[in-house]
Amino acid sequence: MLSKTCKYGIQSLILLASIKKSADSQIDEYVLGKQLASALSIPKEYIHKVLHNLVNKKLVISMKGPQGGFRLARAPADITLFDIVKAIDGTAAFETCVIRTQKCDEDNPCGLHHYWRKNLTQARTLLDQITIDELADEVRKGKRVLEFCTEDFGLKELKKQFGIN
Amino acid sequence: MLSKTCKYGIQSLILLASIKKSADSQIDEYVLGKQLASALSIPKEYIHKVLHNLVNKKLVISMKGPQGGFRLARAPADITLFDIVKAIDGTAAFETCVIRTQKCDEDNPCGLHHYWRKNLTQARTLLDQITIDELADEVRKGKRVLEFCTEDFGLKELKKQFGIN
DNA sequence: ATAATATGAGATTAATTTATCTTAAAATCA
DNA sequence: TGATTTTAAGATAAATTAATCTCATATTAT
Repeated sequence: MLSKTCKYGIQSLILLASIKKSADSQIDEYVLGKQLASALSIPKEYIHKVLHNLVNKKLVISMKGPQGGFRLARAPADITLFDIVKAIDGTAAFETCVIRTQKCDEDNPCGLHHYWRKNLTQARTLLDQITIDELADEVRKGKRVLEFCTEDFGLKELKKQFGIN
Repeated sequence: MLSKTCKYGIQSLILLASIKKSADSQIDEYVLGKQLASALSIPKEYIHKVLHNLVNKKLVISMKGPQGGFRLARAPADITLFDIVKAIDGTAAFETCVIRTQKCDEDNPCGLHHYWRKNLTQARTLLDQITIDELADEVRKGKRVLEFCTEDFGLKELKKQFGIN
């Protein structure tokens, strides 16, 4: 349903949120793209591209040079999963019926348009309700939200560096 | 959520079902791959590949030579959309959480596993309940189920040839 | 048998998505 | 200012998916 690129974006923002010192601070430390990449097992060059896109979409702020890197542009509680999806994949997947390759015309819908729309709406609503702060919270609790990023691999190091826990 | 290939497969079987003379006849006429392709606006060579796959999966029967072509292997009421999905795409998409690129471990699930699983199960259940007969019925009623295949384009011709209506 | 009609199968090409590489530009710090 | 660090940008490559092409094989009909 979502592209790999989009999942990379989501995981990156959750990780950024989970190593934030305080939930609402605006002046937060920047995290290196290469650190995010290594902790999440995402190709370094690729995560740069994804994050850069999110910078343009105003979800992330970047800073060049020493002490530079990436940080969230808004409070984690104010960024929903669907915000990220919109920025990366767009909404087409949430407007297309299962048996069609293109959007249904509401006036001339496909045979299971009404069923499927319910499903799509539900998915969309869920993604629009979950904030990355909630997921970051689960990461902090030690839950394995980010598939390849565990306490033992990458996360502990990052937390230490940023003085978390 | 489904590959284009899979949607092609679904649309082909719905069209096959909608030009069946009787719902339960076993000895039905074969329809040419090229007719299906043209009516559905699917590349001819490609639909062949898709249908051939469905022949191997026992959902379709093919016959070479004059009077040959493709026909359903079972009654349309006995083929669900999920049967086709299983045959073409497999079930991976219905077992993978939104924020993950790989299957969640039930013992160590991601932060929104339980929500998302509900959604996936619902989608799967729906696809497993809808038979291609139901959708073929809508086609017969003149509804535009098959996105590019309308009465004016392809369908009328096919119906005529097979003595439907 | 032979010719014509269809699918079968495998190789090839094209398009899209994902990943990598290289160089440029900006920021920091000495 | 100059060296270093880090993202920006664009080109290139690899992988995956979708589409095309060619020839083989099976079936029917004459």
